[in-house]
Amino acid sequence: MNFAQELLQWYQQNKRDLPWRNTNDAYVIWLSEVILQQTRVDQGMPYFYRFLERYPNVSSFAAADEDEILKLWQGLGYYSRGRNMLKTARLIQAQYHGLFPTAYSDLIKLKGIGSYTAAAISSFAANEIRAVVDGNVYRVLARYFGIDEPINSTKGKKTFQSIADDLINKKMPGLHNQAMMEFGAMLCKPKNPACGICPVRVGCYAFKHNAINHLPVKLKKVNVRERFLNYFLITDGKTILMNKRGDNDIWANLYDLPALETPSLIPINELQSHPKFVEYFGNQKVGITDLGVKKHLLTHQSLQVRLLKLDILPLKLEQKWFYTEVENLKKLALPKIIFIFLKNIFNL
DNA sequence: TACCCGTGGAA
DNA sequence: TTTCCAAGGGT
Repeated sequence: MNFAQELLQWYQQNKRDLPWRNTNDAYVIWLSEVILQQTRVDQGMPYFYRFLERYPNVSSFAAADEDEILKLWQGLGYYSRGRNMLKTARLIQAQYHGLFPTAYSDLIKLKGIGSYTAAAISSFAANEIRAVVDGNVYRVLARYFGIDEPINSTKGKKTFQSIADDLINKKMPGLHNQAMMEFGAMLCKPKNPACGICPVRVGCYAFKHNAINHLPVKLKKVNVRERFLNYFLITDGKTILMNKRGDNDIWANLYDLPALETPSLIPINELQSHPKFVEYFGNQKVGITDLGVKKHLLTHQSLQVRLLKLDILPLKLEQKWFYTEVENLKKLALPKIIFIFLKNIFNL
């Protein structure tokens, strides 16, 4: 047996029973694939069930509003996935009469569906011959064939896609794709791969040359920006002042608290003389309780988030600020760090 | 093209 | 504590 045949056999004997593998419904597959983008199966699984129960088909998804989708997406991260899914669901409802397309050429045009997801849906739902290349496939191919081109360079991506295209099983493209990914996820893992029980280690370049830890090659890490956010908790216990975030920063269109960002973590008395603080609160005597600083890490940013309880109302509100019932908080999509703060305060 | 977008598990 | 990175895509 050749490489691909070995992996297919391994897959059929060792695959996990995952819920999105028991269907040909392109909508259900789309749901699972987008949820799983850059997300571990264990983390995405509960969201998959929640979304499928709430929106059993693309028509019901298309009928939702953005706040609903984002709320259900809360805690999963990369929130543009949820917003793009809504755009795509509405387009499918309008232009495809609610019938989810399965052709790669149609799928690739949709928001939130790139080359990986289009290949996954078309091969799983319709057995179209399209090779998926995700993080697992990059790793498996780089190690087995000894390819040291960076997986995040344009040239590297082309190379790996080309190899994956050559390998695909034209009679069982869907199964083949599943096998490649499952093999990477379960056996040819990033760290401590199970080479001892690997069915293809004899032909594996990395195993033979002791290069498991050097492949795949990835170009430079992102530099992480440090940010300091001072959040203002302004509440009487029944109502609270909230902020709706814009779409040009992290947590687009989610809700948080009124905030003042500073270049560094400054003392609270300095914060009180900040021009913006004065603009909001004027010369009022402001009682401030420091509820603490928490660190919150994102892929590209390291946030230090300070929560300050103010015992006074602002004289001026930014456009995106609004008062709402504390009871209404459970309907708003909140960034994880804000959710933790408010959960501890209000027992949400 | 380079950079942006969350969260959490594992080592 | 730090680092990596996970069924990637948009701009």
